[in-house]
Amino acid sequence: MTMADADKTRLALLDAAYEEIYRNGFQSASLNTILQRTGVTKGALYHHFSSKLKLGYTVVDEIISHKLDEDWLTPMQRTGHPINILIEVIQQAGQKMTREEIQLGCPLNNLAQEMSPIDPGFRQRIDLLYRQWHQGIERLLIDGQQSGAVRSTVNPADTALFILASIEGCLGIAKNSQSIDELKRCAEGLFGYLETLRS
Amino acid sequence: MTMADADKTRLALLDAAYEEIYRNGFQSASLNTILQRTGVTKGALYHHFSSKLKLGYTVVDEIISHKLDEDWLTPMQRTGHPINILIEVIQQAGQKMTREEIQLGCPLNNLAQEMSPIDPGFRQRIDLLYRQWHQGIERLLIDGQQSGAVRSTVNPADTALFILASIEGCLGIAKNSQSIDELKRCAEGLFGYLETLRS
DNA sequence: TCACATACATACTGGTTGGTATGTTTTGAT
DNA sequence: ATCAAAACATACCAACCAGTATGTATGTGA
Repeated sequence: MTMADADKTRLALLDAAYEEIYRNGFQSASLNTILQRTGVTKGALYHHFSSKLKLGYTVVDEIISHKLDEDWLTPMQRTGHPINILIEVIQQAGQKMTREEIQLGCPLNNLAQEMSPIDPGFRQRIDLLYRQWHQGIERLLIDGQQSGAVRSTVNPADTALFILASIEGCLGIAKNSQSIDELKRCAEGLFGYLETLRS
Repeated sequence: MTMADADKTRLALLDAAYEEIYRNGFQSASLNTILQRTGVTKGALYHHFSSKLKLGYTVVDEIISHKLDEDWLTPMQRTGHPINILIEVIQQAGQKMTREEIQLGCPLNNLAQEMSPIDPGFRQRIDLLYRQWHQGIERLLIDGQQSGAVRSTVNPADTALFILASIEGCLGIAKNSQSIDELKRCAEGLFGYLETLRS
Protein backbone atom coordinates (compact mmCIF):
# COMPACT_ATOMS: atom_id res chain seq x y z
CA MET A 1 0.00 0.00 0.00
CA THR A 2 1.61 3.18 -1.20
CA MET A 3 1.16 6.58 0.38
CA ALA A 4 -0.90 7.55 -2.66
CA ASP A 5 -3.35 4.77 -1.80
CA ALA A 6 -3.62 6.02 1.76
CA ASP A 7 -4.35 9.49 0.47
CA LYS A 8 -6.98 8.06 -1.85
CA THR A 9 -8.92 6.51 1.02
CA ARG A 10 -8.61 9.76 2.96
CA LEU A 11 -10.09 11.72 0.07
CA ALA A 12 -12.78 9.08 -0.46
CA LEU A 13 -13.76 9.48 3.17
CA LEU A 14 -13.85 13.26 2.85
CA ASP A 15 -15.97 13.13 -0.30
CA ALA A 16 -18.44 10.71 1.25
CA ALA A 17 -18.50 12.69 4.49
CA TYR A 18 -19.22 15.88 2.54
CA GLU A 19 -22.14 14.22 0.76
CA GLU A 20 -23.54 12.71 3.95
CA ILE A 21 -23.23 16.00 5.84
CA TYR A 22 -24.66 17.98 2.92
CA ARG A 23 -27.75 15.75 2.89
CA ASN A 24 -28.33 15.21 6.60
CA GLY A 25 -26.45 17.88 8.47
CA PHE A 26 -23.40 17.18 10.60
CA GLN A 27 -25.12 15.93 13.74
CA SER A 28 -27.34 13.50 11.86
CA ALA A 29 -24.57 12.38 9.51
CA SER A 30 -23.85 8.70 10.15
CA LEU A 31 -20.29 7.44 10.17
CA ASN A 32 -21.55 3.94 9.37
CA THR A 33 -23.24 5.26 6.24
CA ILE A 34 -20.01 6.96 5.18
CA LEU A 35 -18.14 3.70 5.74
CA GLN A 36 -20.69 1.70 3.75
CA ARG A 37 -20.59 4.12 0.83
CA THR A 38 -16.81 4.13 0.64
CA GLY A 39 -16.17 0.49 1.56
CA VAL A 40 -13.69 1.74 4.14
CA THR A 41 -13.64 0.19 7.60
CA LYS A 42 -14.02 1.98 10.90
CA GLY A 43 -10.42 1.32 11.81
CA ALA A 44 -9.27 3.07 8.67
CA LEU A 45 -11.51 6.05 9.32
CA TYR A 46 -10.22 6.53 12.85
CA HIS A 47 -6.69 6.12 11.58
CA HIS A 48 -7.15 9.18 9.35
CA PHE A 49 -9.49 11.21 11.57
CA SER A 50 -9.39 11.13 15.35
CA SER A 51 -13.11 11.89 15.75
CA LYS A 52 -16.31 12.67 13.85
CA LEU A 53 -15.77 16.33 14.72
CA LYS A 54 -12.30 16.40 13.14
CA LEU A 55 -13.72 14.73 10.04
CA GLY A 56 -16.35 17.48 9.84
CA TYR A 57 -13.74 20.21 10.33
CA THR A 58 -11.66 18.79 7.50
CA VAL A 59 -14.68 18.69 5.20
CA VAL A 60 -15.02 22.46 5.74
CA ASP A 61 -11.29 23.16 5.44
CA GLU A 62 -10.71 21.14 2.31
CA ILE A 63 -13.89 20.25 0.42
CA ILE A 64 -16.19 23.21 1.01
CA SER A 65 -13.32 25.69 0.93
CA HIS A 66 -12.32 24.34 -2.47
CA LYS A 67 -15.86 24.64 -3.82
CA LEU A 68 -16.01 28.25 -2.65
CA ASP A 69 -12.81 29.02 -4.55
CA GLU A 70 -14.02 27.26 -7.66
CA ASP A 71 -17.54 28.69 -7.86
CA TRP A 72 -17.06 32.17 -6.44
CA LEU A 73 -13.61 33.47 -5.52
CA THR A 74 -11.80 32.56 -8.73
CA PRO A 75 -14.60 33.66 -11.11
CA MET A 76 -14.80 36.98 -9.26
CA GLN A 77 -11.17 37.71 -10.06
CA ARG A 78 -11.90 38.35 -13.71
CA THR A 79 -11.35 41.83 -15.11
CA GLY A 80 -14.20 43.98 -16.34
CA HIS A 81 -17.08 46.00 -14.97
CA PRO A 82 -17.40 44.89 -11.30
CA ILE A 83 -21.21 44.97 -11.20
CA ASN A 84 -21.40 42.99 -14.43
CA ILE A 85 -18.91 40.47 -13.06
CA LEU A 86 -20.93 40.09 -9.87
CA ILE A 87 -24.17 39.52 -11.79
CA GLU A 88 -22.52 37.07 -14.15
CA VAL A 89 -20.88 35.07 -11.37
CA ILE A 90 -24.17 34.83 -9.49
CA GLN A 91 -26.01 33.80 -12.65
CA GLN A 92 -23.40 31.19 -13.49
CA ALA A 93 -23.47 29.76 -9.99
CA GLY A 94 -27.26 29.57 -10.20
CA GLN A 95 -27.27 27.88 -13.58
CA LYS A 96 -24.67 25.40 -12.43
CA MET A 97 -26.95 24.19 -9.64
CA THR A 98 -28.99 21.07 -10.24
CA ARG A 99 -32.57 20.74 -9.02
CA GLU A 100 -31.25 18.57 -6.21
CA GLU A 101 -28.66 21.13 -5.19
CA ILE A 102 -31.32 23.84 -5.02
CA GLN A 103 -33.26 21.54 -2.75
CA LEU A 104 -30.21 20.87 -0.57
CA GLY A 105 -29.11 24.50 -0.39
CA CYS A 106 -25.67 26.03 0.12
CA PRO A 107 -23.33 23.57 1.88
CA LEU A 108 -21.56 26.37 3.74
CA ASN A 109 -24.77 28.02 4.89
CA ASN A 110 -26.26 24.68 5.94
CA LEU A 111 -23.35 24.00 8.24
CA ALA A 112 -23.31 27.57 9.50
CA GLN A 113 -26.95 27.50 10.52
CA GLU A 114 -26.68 24.09 12.15
CA MET A 115 -23.31 24.20 13.88
CA SER A 116 -22.26 27.78 14.58
CA PRO A 117 -24.38 28.07 17.75
CA ILE A 118 -23.20 24.80 19.24
CA ASP A 119 -19.56 24.37 18.20
CA PRO A 120 -16.89 27.09 18.11
CA GLY A 121 -14.59 24.96 15.96
CA PHE A 122 -17.10 24.82 13.14
CA ARG A 123 -18.04 28.47 13.66
CA GLN A 124 -14.47 29.73 13.27
CA ARG A 125 -13.80 27.65 10.18
CA ILE A 126 -17.04 28.74 8.53
CA ASP A 127 -16.39 32.33 9.52
CA LEU A 128 -13.03 32.20 7.75
CA LEU A 129 -14.67 31.13 4.49
CA TYR A 130 -17.37 33.79 4.82
CA ARG A 131 -14.68 36.40 5.33
CA GLN A 132 -12.93 35.31 2.13
CA TRP A 133 -16.23 35.44 0.26
CA HIS A 134 -17.01 38.86 1.73
CA GLN A 135 -13.57 40.15 0.87
CA GLY A 136 -13.94 39.03 -2.73
CA ILE A 137 -17.17 41.01 -3.12
CA GLU A 138 -15.74 44.00 -1.27
CA ARG A 139 -12.73 44.09 -3.57
CA LEU A 140 -14.98 44.19 -6.62
CA LEU A 141 -16.83 47.17 -5.15
CA ILE A 142 -13.63 49.00 -4.24
CA ASP A 143 -12.20 48.43 -7.71
CA GLY A 144 -15.49 49.63 -9.15
CA GLN A 145 -15.30 52.83 -7.16
CA GLN A 146 -11.73 53.47 -8.28
CA SER A 147 -12.67 52.96 -11.92
CA GLY A 148 -15.79 55.09 -11.51
CA ALA A 149 -18.14 52.22 -12.22
CA VAL A 150 -19.62 52.11 -8.71
CA ARG A 151 -21.19 55.04 -6.86
CA SER A 152 -18.70 56.57 -4.44
CA THR A 153 -21.40 56.89 -1.75
CA VAL A 154 -21.68 53.15 -1.17
CA ASN A 155 -19.76 51.62 1.72
CA PRO A 156 -17.92 48.66 0.16
CA ALA A 157 -17.67 46.57 3.33
CA ASP A 158 -21.30 47.01 4.42
CA THR A 159 -22.64 46.61 0.91
CA ALA A 160 -20.61 43.44 0.35
CA LEU A 161 -22.02 42.06 3.59
CA PHE A 162 -25.58 42.73 2.46
CA ILE A 163 -24.95 41.21 -0.97
CA LEU A 164 -23.56 38.08 0.67
CA ALA A 165 -26.54 37.89 3.01
CA SER A 166 -28.92 38.30 0.08
CA ILE A 167 -27.25 35.54 -1.91
CA GLU A 168 -27.61 33.13 1.00
CA GLY A 169 -31.11 34.39 1.66
CA CYS A 170 -32.21 33.74 -1.92
CA LEU A 171 -30.72 30.24 -1.80
CA GLY A 172 -32.48 29.58 1.49
CA ILE A 173 -35.86 30.69 0.18
CA ALA A 174 -35.46 28.58 -2.95
CA LYS A 175 -34.39 25.63 -0.85
CA ASN A 176 -37.63 25.64 1.09
CA SER A 177 -39.91 26.31 -1.86
CA GLN A 178 -37.95 23.80 -3.93
CA SER A 179 -38.60 26.02 -6.90
CA ILE A 180 -36.13 27.09 -9.59
CA ASP A 181 -38.56 29.80 -10.62
CA GLU A 182 -38.61 31.28 -7.14
CA LEU A 183 -34.80 31.27 -7.09
CA LYS A 184 -34.78 33.18 -10.37
CA ARG A 185 -37.35 35.72 -9.19
CA CYS A 186 -35.42 36.21 -5.98
CA ALA A 187 -32.18 36.67 -7.91
CA GLU A 188 -33.91 39.28 -10.09
CA GLY A 189 -34.57 41.27 -6.94
CA LEU A 190 -30.88 41.00 -6.10
CA PHE A 191 -29.85 42.12 -9.59
CA GLY A 192 -32.20 45.07 -9.25
CA TYR A 193 -30.38 46.06 -6.09
CA LEU A 194 -26.96 45.65 -7.72
CA GLU A 195 -28.04 47.98 -10.51
CA THR A 196 -28.63 50.72 -7.95
CA LEU A 197 -24.93 50.56 -7.06
CA ARG A 198 -23.80 51.78 -10.49
CA SER A 199 -22.63 55.35 -10.89
CA MET B 1 -57.29 16.09 36.83
CA THR B 2 -59.28 18.60 34.83
CA MET B 3 -59.11 19.19 31.10
CA ALA B 4 -57.33 22.47 31.83
CA ASP B 5 -54.54 20.50 33.49
CA ALA B 6 -54.20 18.23 30.49
CA ASP B 7 -53.95 21.24 28.21
CA LYS B 8 -51.32 22.71 30.49
CA THR B 9 -49.05 19.67 30.12
CA ARG B 10 -49.64 19.74 26.37
CA LEU B 11 -48.54 23.36 26.18
CA ALA B 12 -45.60 22.70 28.51
CA LEU B 13 -44.48 19.95 26.14
CA LEU B 14 -44.83 22.24 23.12
CA ASP B 15 -42.87 25.03 24.81
CA ALA B 16 -40.06 22.71 25.85
CA ALA B 17 -40.05 21.05 22.43
CA TYR B 18 -39.78 24.44 20.75
CA GLU B 19 -36.80 25.35 22.91
CA GLU B 20 -35.09 22.02 22.38
CA ILE B 21 -35.65 22.14 18.61
CA TYR B 22 -34.59 25.79 18.44
CA ARG B 23 -31.31 24.96 20.15
CA ASN B 24 -30.45 21.61 18.55
CA GLY B 25 -32.52 21.27 15.42
CA PHE B 26 -35.35 18.79 15.03
CA GLN B 27 -33.33 15.68 14.29
CA SER B 28 -30.98 16.18 17.21
CA ALA B 29 -33.74 17.25 19.59
CA SER B 30 -34.00 14.71 22.40
CA LEU B 31 -37.41 13.65 23.68
CA ASN B 32 -35.83 12.60 26.96
CA THR B 33 -34.45 16.11 27.43
CA ILE B 34 -37.89 17.58 26.78
CA LEU B 35 -39.36 15.19 29.34
CA GLN B 36 -36.71 16.05 31.93
CA ARG B 37 -37.21 19.78 31.47
CA THR B 38 -40.98 19.55 31.81
CA GLY B 39 -41.15 16.77 34.40
CA VAL B 40 -43.63 15.04 32.11
CA THR B 41 -43.34 11.29 31.56
CA LYS B 42 -42.99 9.48 28.27
CA GLY B 43 -46.46 8.00 28.58
CA ALA B 44 -47.96 11.47 28.85
CA LEU B 45 -46.00 12.74 25.86
CA TYR B 46 -47.13 9.91 23.63
CA HIS B 47 -50.68 10.40 24.88
CA HIS B 48 -50.66 13.94 23.49
CA PHE B 49 -48.45 13.40 20.43
CA SER B 50 -48.34 10.15 18.46
CA SER B 51 -44.71 10.62 17.38
CA LYS B 52 -41.73 12.95 17.54
CA LEU B 53 -42.62 14.10 14.02
CA LYS B 54 -46.15 15.11 15.03
CA LEU B 55 -44.72 16.98 18.01
CA GLY B 56 -42.42 18.86 15.64
CA TYR B 57 -45.26 19.64 13.24
CA THR B 58 -47.35 21.04 16.11
CA VAL B 59 -44.45 23.25 17.23
CA VAL B 60 -44.49 24.83 13.76
CA ASP B 61 -48.29 25.07 13.55
CA GLU B 62 -48.82 26.57 16.98
CA ILE B 63 -45.65 28.01 18.54
CA ILE B 64 -43.66 29.31 15.58
CA SER B 65 -46.78 30.41 13.71
CA HIS B 66 -47.82 32.45 16.74
CA LYS B 67 -44.42 34.10 16.99
CA LEU B 68 -44.57 35.06 13.32
CA ASP B 69 -47.93 36.73 13.87
CA GLU B 70 -46.72 38.51 16.96
CA ASP B 71 -43.38 39.80 15.66
CA TRP B 72 -44.14 40.45 11.99
CA LEU B 73 -47.66 40.00 10.61
CA THR B 74 -49.53 42.02 13.20
CA PRO B 75 -47.00 44.90 13.40
CA MET B 76 -47.03 45.12 9.59
CA GLN B 77 -50.78 45.82 9.62
CA ARG B 78 -50.31 49.32 11.00
CA THR B 79 -51.31 52.28 8.86
CA GLY B 80 -48.75 54.75 7.56
CA HIS B 81 -46.03 54.97 4.94
CA PRO B 82 -45.39 51.32 3.87
CA ILE B 83 -41.62 51.67 3.55
CA ASN B 84 -41.41 53.36 6.94
CA ILE B 85 -43.55 50.61 8.45
CA LEU B 86 -41.32 47.94 6.94
CA ILE B 87 -38.16 49.57 8.26
CA GLU B 88 -39.67 50.07 11.70
CA VAL B 89 -40.94 46.52 11.98
CA ILE B 90 -37.54 45.16 10.97
CA GLN B 91 -35.78 47.44 13.44
CA GLN B 92 -38.15 46.50 16.24
CA ALA B 93 -37.73 42.80 15.54
CA GLY B 94 -33.98 43.27 15.60
CA GLN B 95 -33.95 45.21 18.85
CA LYS B 96 -36.25 42.65 20.47
CA MET B 97 -33.71 39.91 19.84
CA THR B 98 -31.39 38.95 22.68
CA ARG B 99 -27.74 38.13 22.10
CA GLU B 100 -28.66 34.49 22.48
CA GLU B 101 -31.45 34.71 19.91
CA ILE B 102 -29.09 36.29 17.40
CA GLN B 103 -26.79 33.35 17.99
CA LEU B 104 -29.62 30.85 17.55
CA GLY B 105 -31.08 32.51 14.48
CA CYS B 106 -34.61 32.55 13.11
CA PRO B 107 -36.58 29.52 14.37
CA LEU B 108 -38.52 29.25 11.12
CA ASN B 109 -35.45 29.49 8.92
CA ASN B 110 -33.55 27.00 11.07
CA LEU B 111 -36.25 24.40 10.58
CA ALA B 112 -36.60 25.23 6.90
CA GLN B 113 -32.91 24.72 6.20
CA GLU B 114 -32.74 21.51 8.20
CA MET B 115 -35.99 19.76 7.38
CA SER B 116 -37.38 20.96 4.06
CA PRO B 117 -35.14 18.68 1.97
CA ILE B 118 -35.89 15.57 3.98
CA ASP B 119 -39.51 15.84 5.14
CA PRO B 120 -42.46 17.09 3.06
CA GLY B 121 -44.64 17.53 6.15
CA PHE B 122 -42.27 20.08 7.62
CA ARG B 123 -41.71 21.67 4.23
CA GLN B 124 -45.39 22.31 3.60
CA ARG B 125 -46.02 23.74 7.04
CA ILE B 126 -42.98 26.03 6.83
CA ASP B 127 -43.97 27.04 3.31
CA LEU B 128 -47.39 28.11 4.58
CA LEU B 129 -45.82 30.45 7.13
CA TYR B 130 -43.39 31.86 4.57
CA ARG B 131 -46.32 32.56 2.23
CA GLN B 132 -48.11 34.48 4.97
CA TRP B 133 -44.97 36.45 5.67
CA HIS B 134 -44.45 37.12 1.96
CA GLN B 135 -48.07 38.17 1.54
CA GLY B 136 -47.76 40.66 4.41
CA ILE B 137 -44.79 42.37 2.75
CA GLU B 138 -46.40 42.24 -0.68
CA ARG B 139 -49.53 43.90 0.67
CA LEU B 140 -47.47 46.77 2.10
CA LEU B 141 -45.86 47.31 -1.32
CA ILE B 142 -49.19 47.19 -3.16
CA ASP B 143 -50.73 49.66 -0.72
CA GLY B 144 -47.67 51.84 -1.14
CA GLN B 145 -48.07 51.85 -4.91
CA GLN B 146 -51.75 52.78 -4.63
CA SER B 147 -50.96 55.66 -2.31
CA GLY B 148 -48.07 56.76 -4.49
CA ALA B 149 -45.46 56.07 -1.82
CA VAL B 150 -43.79 53.24 -3.72
CA ARG B 151 -42.45 53.38 -7.27
CA SER B 152 -44.94 51.90 -9.71
CA THR B 153 -42.17 50.08 -11.59
CA VAL B 154 -41.44 47.63 -8.78
CA ASN B 155 -43.05 44.20 -8.93
CA PRO B 156 -44.64 43.75 -5.48
CA ALA B 157 -44.51 39.94 -5.42
CA ASP B 158 -40.90 39.63 -6.60
CA THR B 159 -39.70 42.51 -4.44
CA ALA B 160 -41.43 41.08 -1.37
CA LEU B 161 -39.71 37.78 -2.04
CA PHE B 162 -36.30 39.44 -2.19
CA ILE B 163 -36.97 41.45 0.96
CA LEU B 164 -37.94 38.27 2.79
CA ALA B 165 -34.83 36.51 1.52
CA SER B 166 -32.66 39.44 2.61
CA ILE B 167 -34.15 39.47 6.12
CA GLU B 168 -33.39 35.79 6.55
CA GLY B 169 -30.01 36.27 4.93
CA CYS B 170 -29.04 39.04 7.34
CA LEU B 171 -30.16 36.93 10.30
CA GLY B 172 -28.15 33.98 8.98
CA ILE B 173 -24.99 36.03 8.57
CA ALA B 174 -25.34 37.50 12.06
CA LYS B 175 -25.99 34.05 13.47
CA ASN B 176 -22.66 32.77 12.22
CA SER B 177 -20.63 35.84 13.13
CA GLN B 178 -22.45 36.06 16.48
CA SER B 179 -22.18 39.79 16.14
CA ILE B 180 -24.88 42.34 16.85
CA ASP B 181 -22.82 44.92 14.99
CA GLU B 182 -22.72 42.78 11.86
CA LEU B 183 -26.51 42.33 12.07
CA LYS B 184 -26.91 46.10 12.22
CA ARG B 185 -24.55 46.72 9.31
CA CYS B 186 -26.33 44.07 7.27
CA ALA B 187 -29.71 45.63 8.11
CA GLU B 188 -28.38 49.01 7.00
CA GLY B 189 -27.76 47.49 3.59
CA LEU B 190 -31.35 46.26 3.56
CA PHE B 191 -32.67 49.69 4.57
CA GLY B 192 -30.64 51.23 1.77
CA TYR B 193 -32.36 48.90 -0.65
CA LEU B 194 -35.79 49.69 0.78
CA GLU B 195 -35.12 53.40 0.26
CA THR B 196 -34.67 52.76 -3.47
CA LEU B 197 -38.27 51.55 -3.61
CA ARG B 198 -39.71 54.98 -2.72
CA SER B 199 -41.26 57.10 -5.46
C1' DT C 1 -72.69 4.16 41.56
C1' DC C 2 -71.34 2.19 37.56
C1' DA C 3 -68.91 2.29 33.13
C1' DC C 4 -65.80 4.17 30.25
C1' DA C 5 -62.57 7.29 28.37
C1' DT C 6 -58.99 10.48 29.40
C1' DA C 7 -54.63 11.30 31.28
C1' DC C 8 -51.09 9.86 32.71
C1' DA C 9 -46.85 6.57 34.90
C1' DT C 10 -43.21 2.82 34.67
C1' DA C 11 -40.48 -0.37 32.60
C1' DC C 12 -38.83 -2.13 28.78
C1' DT C 13 -37.20 -3.10 23.64
C1' DG C 14 -34.60 -3.19 19.38
C1' DG C 15 -31.78 -0.41 16.88
C1' DT C 16 -28.18 3.01 16.17
C1' DT C 17 -24.71 6.02 17.70
C1' DG C 18 -19.66 7.45 18.10
C1' DG C 19 -15.78 5.50 19.87
C1' DT C 20 -12.18 1.87 21.27
C1' DA C 21 -9.29 -2.26 21.97
C1' DT C 22 -6.78 -5.38 19.66
C1' DG C 23 -5.26 -7.53 16.03
C1' DT C 24 -3.05 -8.00 11.05
C1' DT C 25 -1.07 -6.52 6.88
C1' DT C 26 1.63 -3.43 4.18
C1' DT C 27 5.29 -0.07 3.35
C1' DG C 28 9.62 2.09 3.35
C1' DA C 29 13.93 3.13 5.40
C1' DT C 30 18.12 0.96 7.11
C1' DA D 1 16.58 -9.31 5.59
C1' DT D 2 14.97 -6.61 9.47
C1' DC D 3 12.24 -3.65 12.02
C1' DA D 4 9.31 0.08 13.11
C1' DA D 5 5.68 2.72 11.72
C1' DA D 6 1.79 3.39 8.81
C1' DA D 7 -2.53 1.67 7.19
C1' DC D 8 -5.78 -0.71 7.84
C1' DA D 9 -9.48 -4.71 9.69
C1' DT D 10 -12.67 -6.95 13.20
C1' DA D 11 -15.12 -7.19 17.15
C1' DC D 12 -16.87 -5.06 20.65
C1' DC D 13 -18.88 -1.39 24.09
C1' DA D 14 -21.72 1.81 26.80
C1' DA D 15 -24.90 5.42 25.91
C1' DC D 16 -28.62 7.04 23.74
C1' DC D 17 -32.52 6.95 20.65
C1' DA D 18 -37.66 6.81 19.49
C1' DG D 19 -41.20 4.02 20.42
C1' DT D 20 -44.29 0.51 23.01
C1' DA D 21 -46.60 -2.53 26.29
C1' DT D 22 -48.91 -2.52 30.27
C1' DG D 23 -50.73 -0.76 34.29
C1' DT D 24 -53.15 2.87 37.13
C1' DA D 25 -55.46 6.87 38.67
C1' DT D 26 -58.91 10.28 37.74
C1' DG D 27 -62.70 12.73 35.92
C1' DT D 28 -67.34 12.52 33.70
C1' DG D 29 -71.61 11.35 31.73
C1' DA D 30 -75.51 7.93 32.33
